[in-house]
Parts: sequence; C-alpha cells; structure tokens
Amino acid sequence: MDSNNARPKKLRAIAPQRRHGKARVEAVLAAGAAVIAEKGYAAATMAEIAVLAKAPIGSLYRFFPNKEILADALVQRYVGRVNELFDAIQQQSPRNSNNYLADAILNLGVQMNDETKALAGLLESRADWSAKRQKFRELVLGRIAGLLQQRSPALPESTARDVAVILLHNLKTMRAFKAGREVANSPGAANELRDMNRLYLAHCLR
Amino acid sequence: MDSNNARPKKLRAIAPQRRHGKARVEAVLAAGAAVIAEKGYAAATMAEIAVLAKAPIGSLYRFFPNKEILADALVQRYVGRVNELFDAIQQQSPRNSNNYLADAILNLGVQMNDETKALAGLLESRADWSAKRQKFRELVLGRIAGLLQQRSPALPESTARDVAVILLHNLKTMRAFKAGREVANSPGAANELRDMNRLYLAHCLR
Amino acid sequence: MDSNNARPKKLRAIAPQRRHGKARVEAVLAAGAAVIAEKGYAAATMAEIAVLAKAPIGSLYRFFPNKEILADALVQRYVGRVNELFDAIQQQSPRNSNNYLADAILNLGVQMNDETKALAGLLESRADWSAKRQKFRELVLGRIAGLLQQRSPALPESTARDVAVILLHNLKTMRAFKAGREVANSPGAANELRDMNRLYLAHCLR
Amino acid sequence: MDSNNARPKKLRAIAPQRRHGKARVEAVLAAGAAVIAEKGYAAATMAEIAVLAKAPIGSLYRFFPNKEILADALVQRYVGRVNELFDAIQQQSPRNSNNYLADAILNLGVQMNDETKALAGLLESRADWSAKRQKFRELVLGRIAGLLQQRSPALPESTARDVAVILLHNLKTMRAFKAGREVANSPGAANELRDMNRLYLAHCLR
DNA sequence: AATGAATGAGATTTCATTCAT
DNA sequence: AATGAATGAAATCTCATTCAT
Repeated sequence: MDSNNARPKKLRAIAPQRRHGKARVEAVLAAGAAVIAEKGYAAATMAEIAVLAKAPIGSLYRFFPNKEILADALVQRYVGRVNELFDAIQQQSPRNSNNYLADAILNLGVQMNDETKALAGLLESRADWSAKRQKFRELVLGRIAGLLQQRSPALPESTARDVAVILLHNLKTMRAFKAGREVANSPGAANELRDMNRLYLAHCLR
Repeated sequence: MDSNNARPKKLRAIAPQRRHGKARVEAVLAAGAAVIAEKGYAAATMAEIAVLAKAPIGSLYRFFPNKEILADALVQRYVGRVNELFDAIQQQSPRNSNNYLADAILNLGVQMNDETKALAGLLESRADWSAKRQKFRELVLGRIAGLLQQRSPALPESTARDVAVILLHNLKTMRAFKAGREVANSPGAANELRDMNRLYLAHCLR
Repeated sequence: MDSNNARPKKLRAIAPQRRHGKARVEAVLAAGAAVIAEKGYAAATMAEIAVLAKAPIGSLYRFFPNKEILADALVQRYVGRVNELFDAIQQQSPRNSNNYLADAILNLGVQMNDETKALAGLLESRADWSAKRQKFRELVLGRIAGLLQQRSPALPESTARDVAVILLHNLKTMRAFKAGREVANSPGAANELRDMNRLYLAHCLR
Repeated sequence: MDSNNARPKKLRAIAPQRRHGKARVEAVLAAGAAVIAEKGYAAATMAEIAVLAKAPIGSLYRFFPNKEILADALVQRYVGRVNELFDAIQQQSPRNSNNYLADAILNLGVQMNDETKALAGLLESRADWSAKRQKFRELVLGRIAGLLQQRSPALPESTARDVAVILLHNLKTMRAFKAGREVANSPGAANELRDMNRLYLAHCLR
C-alpha cells in the first residue's frame, strides 16, 4: 500500500515483548542462520525461515523489519560471541605454553555453537557488505595480534598483524574441518593443521 | 527465484555451431563468471549476464538451457584449468627443491586468470552442489597427494592425503590474498604464508 | 531477490514491441484509468488492473515497471489530450462570440473520452504529486489565460490569470456534472452553470 | 488492502465511557481527519492515526471497530458541523442583502475548522460511498435551496435546486482556494469568485 | 536459427485487526 | 477494561524461462 510516509521506516530489530517472545526471536535467528548457511543469503527466503522457526511471517517481520536487518542481527550475534571467546583466551594466555596459545586460537571457531558457526560464511557472501566484513576482520585481527603481543611484547606491531592474518586463516580452516563442510576428512588432517599451526607460531615467537 | 523445478528438460550445454558461436559462448562464460563472482549464484540474474556478454538472452539459453547448466559449465572450465596447472607442475617437479614445490602449489590458485579465479567461490556457495564440490575436491587432493608421493615415494597414502588437505587450504588462502578479497593485507602476510607453507612441507618431507 | 544492483532501475514506461503490443498497453492504460478512477490510486491494485486488462501481471510490469510509473503514464496521456483540446479552441476562437468562447471552455472537460476523464481525479488524490499537479494546473491556466488575451488583448496578465482560475473551476464543475458523479442532477443545473459562466465571462470582457 | 471482508462484526462506534474517554475520541477523530486528509483514505494507516492521536491502537479499535466506521464517524461530524453553519445563516438571512447571502453561502466551507475541512475530500474519494455522499449532498442542496426560497418564496422548487447546485460548487471552489490546495492563487482569484457568485445570485433572484 | 518480449510462479513486505496479558 | 504485540491475507514486484516472430 503505497506508504509514501516520510517516517524513516523501521530501522532496527525490535526486541520481543510478550508471550514466548524471547524464545521466538531465538528461533527466528536460529532458523535464519540455518537457512542462510544452507542456501546463502540471496537464495534464503523469509518464508522458509519463518516456517523453520515455526513463526508466522508477520511475526518475523515484526522482529526483523527486512531481510537485511535479520542478517545484520545474525552478524551482531556472531561478533559478540567471537569477542567472548577472545576474552576467555586472554584471561588464560599468560600462564600457558606457545603450543597452548596456538591451539587455543586454532580452536576458536570450533567452539562457537552450530548456528553461530554456520553464519561465518554470511560475511563472505554479500558483496555490498565489504565494509561490515572488513570491520569484523579488523576486530579479529586486532584481537589475535593483541594475544601475540601479550605473549611476546617485543614483536613489532606490523609483524604481529601479518602473523595474525595467517593464524586467522588457519582458524577458519579448522572451523571448516570441524563443520564437516569438507566432507570426509580423516582426523589426520586436523592433526596436521594443528602441527603446522604450532610449528608456525613457534617459528614466529622464537 | 531459482525454482529448482524437476521437469526433465534439455540437460546439457549445446556446443555452438557456427559463426561467432564459439566467441559468444566464451563471452557468456566470462560474463557469468564475473556476475556470479560479484553477486553470488542466487543473486546473479541471467539478464545481467546476457547484457554483460552482449548476447541476446535467447542465445544465452540456446547454449545453456538453464542457469544451473551455465554454472556447471563454469565449474567444468575451472576443473580443466586446474588440471592443466597441475600437469605443468608435475612436469617440473622432480628437478626442484622442496621449497620450489611448496611455492608452486601455493601459487596454483593465483595463476588462474581472473574470471576463472572468480569462480572459485561458486563451488562453496551452492548447498546442493556438495556432491559436485566433493568430487572436485577429491580431484585436487589427489593431484596434490600425487605430487607429494612423486617427490617422496615413501610417504604413506593416507598421510599424503592429510598433508594435501593442508596444502590445499594454504593455496586457497593465498588465492584469497591475491584476489584482494582480504582488502588491505600488507605484503608481509603473503610472505608469512609462504614461509609457513615451506616450513610445513619441509617438516612433512623431512 | 535482493537486487543490490547499482543500475538505476527501470525508470520509464516501455513501449510495447511485439504481438498485439500496442493494444495491450492501451488495455492496461484503460484498465488502470478505470480501476484508479473507481478506487483511487492507493486502493487500486496492480493485480486488479491486470485482470481487467486481461494482461498477465508480468506483462503489466514490463510496460510499467511500477505503480507510480503507470499513474504517470495516465497523467501524461491526460495532459496530451487537454493540450489538443485547447489547440482546437484556439483555432476557432477569433471568429466567435464571447458566449461561444465561454461554452467552449466550459465543455472542455466533457469532451475528453471516458477513461481520460476518469483520471482527472488522479492528480488531486496523491499528496506527493503536488508538484506534478501544480505543473499541470499552470499549463491549463496559461492556456485559458491565453484564450482570454487572444480575445481581449487589453486584459492585464494578472487579471487574465485570476479569471482563468474561475473558468477552470467552472470547467471542472461541468465535467463533474456530465461524468454523473453528482448523481441525479437535473439538466437545469448544467444550464444554470452555462449561464453563470457566460454571465461572468461577459462581465470580465465587457 | 482494505480487505472488504463481509463478516458481520461490531457495527457501530462505541461511545467512550469514562475518564478521558471523550478527549481520546476527539483526539482520534482529529488524527484520523489529519492523516486521511494528507494521504487519502486507503493510504492512511490505523497505526499512524493512533500514533498521531497518542492513543494505543487497541483503544482506537475499542471506539471505532474498524477503519470504515472511523471514516463514517468523521463524516457524521462533518454533517453536524455543516448543519450548524446553515442554521446560523438561516437566522440572519432575512435581514441582509442578496450579496450578503451570496457571500455567506460562499464562505460556508471556509468557516469549518481545519480538521473538519480536511475531510471534505473523504466523501469524494471512496467509490462505494456514493450512497452516503449522495445523501449528504441532498442535505446540503436542500438547505441551500431553503435559504433561496426563504429569500425569494416565488422561486420554483426545481429552479431553487438547480441554483443550489451551482452555489454548492462555488462554495467548494472557495474552500479549495482557502485551503491552499490550489497552491499559489493570487487573492484576485477569490475576489473574482466572489463577484461571479454575487453576479449569478443577483441574476437568479432578480 | 536467432531474438528479446512476454509470462507467471514465487519472493518480499505491509497493515487491518485480534487477543493474550 | 486497556493495551500493543502478534498475525496472516493480500499487495507489490522480480526474474528464470518460453515461444512468437
């Protein structure tokens, strides 16, 4: 219906108030994560997400006024979870060996719960999200570099960042392994990755 | 929207008969690669591909009876190019150092021309293509493992495969670096990756 | 589907090419005029227009990429017809009496064919069309004022415009009479209007 | 939209019981008038009306069980106000000149307060309200004709009605002028209208 | 055979109305 | 009784695919 209204439209995801509200939003986010992870952002349909979430389509649009905002919310959630995981490592880091740190970073992605994990690919898939993706990437690289410099304060800033780039890719690889996206990997592959990652970190912090 | 309808229609891409047919198919493939690389498979429209290829939409459908077949053709082309690149390495391999081999594998992705390179992501993006993707993955892993065993015949089959999995991921990482998808990487990162890859291969073939 | 494309979208109504194309567009315009005239712009649905035009909804959107463009096309058509009618009067004007001119202007609206006539209300109804409406109003006032000054060159510009405003309203009233929107008017009312209009014009051009 | 569903539900506006009920209804009516005047009936949303009235949407539906009933109430209110204005003229009429009567009728629409004035267009806009509109029109025409016959008892009934039709249209025109809907009219136009109206009434009552 | 206009299933989004709280 | 979150029917619009020319 037209809606030539000048009000700036609904711009944010709305927090649920009544009923099983919170659970409903959770269900929608989970369903969104699952469907987008399976089909990709463009091919995912709001209707399918609604069905999977057992939510009427209207409710879905109450919480997330459009598809993009739903995707944004998923990304937000992902960012939050990632920060928590880094916080946890940062607490423990000083006490442990290089290998422990190497493994801790490598396993970061694996620790995320399934639905959050599934969204990792979302940031990669949307062309116009390069800004958002880049910002998220900076966050993660900064946190990894921080862990490295916490461990080895002499490490130059720029080197720490370069190393972080590599560790981030190893992390992503491990996540892909465990997510089973690389269908039939032998467990040996994960061990190899762990070894390479340790070898490399030792080489860097030598 | 996609409409994965199951009606049994024309099933294969038709080879162009006459005239500028060959060139036209090339243009369509190039355009398809470009558009799909930019927008993703689902968001890419046949009309946009046709416009970019300067081909009438009807011609496009003559060569590629539907969107999926066009995507298949792009994958085929990618597979062919990858095999060529492996063939080239296999020829030279015996003569060179471990580091040379490590670098050769690492740079495989980078050597593909732009449009082919752009399609790398296609295989990742389509959920229902896991079979196709898995098959392609097996091909590449087999070839990498072959290179390893050519160099070091004592390497057990299963170990060779596990190592190949790692090298493949390093290869993908390097391609991502060079594709500029990771926007502002310092050249240092690529050097770090090269070093890690060499370090790891040396460790494996020690 | 997303359509995060940067191309400036389809911005104009497309002229039909094949088949009964011209007739098809005519049918759509006629149906649009009828439905919008009956329900108003906002309440008119594209689906109903399509059904009435016996056109598939997709065809309708081929010719008129969105509802607003369809409405614009209707207005354009209306403007064209109005100009033609003024041209016709302008040809004859010098030869005839004041009363003839008064009646000619008064009957302008009535001469428009039904569907065009029905659209008169469109310009009034859309709040955000004030610019378009104002422009159209200026056109008509200018042409009426032109007729007055052609008849009576001594008439000051500003007076001619004020008189034109009145004649325009009389014209609209007569159109409403004949359109039967004022359901049960006796024929006497139209005669009264004609008399008032003559009386007034004589008074102005005295 | 609209969804003119036929299920027989609550059919009348409910009179407010307690508290600020009366004020709340007033606020809703005012908001309804404003929003409908701006956007038109179909494009006006109940939510926007509720927000403007600072009334919860639930309250709004308590007083006016659906959108149509709200519109009806606005029309009712309009009818009441119009009758009051005619009563006021009727009281004074015998004492004054023809020109006074002409001006009094002409200015009827202008005297209505803004929100009521804004609704004038409502009756025109809803196609299925022709019955309601016709009834209202009869009322107004009857009252104008009454004023004419009060002034000039010899005037035949049917002539009085025809003249009333003209005066009504002049009245509407003047309202449009003053409402500023005809954007940039010089004050001269209103004077011209007044003169024509006087001229015509004098002619009729001569 | 080649073309591109035409088609319609299906996607996104809105909003009048209900009903749990 | 009062509230406003929740609902889903219905509207707008897209695009893979067909088929008349």
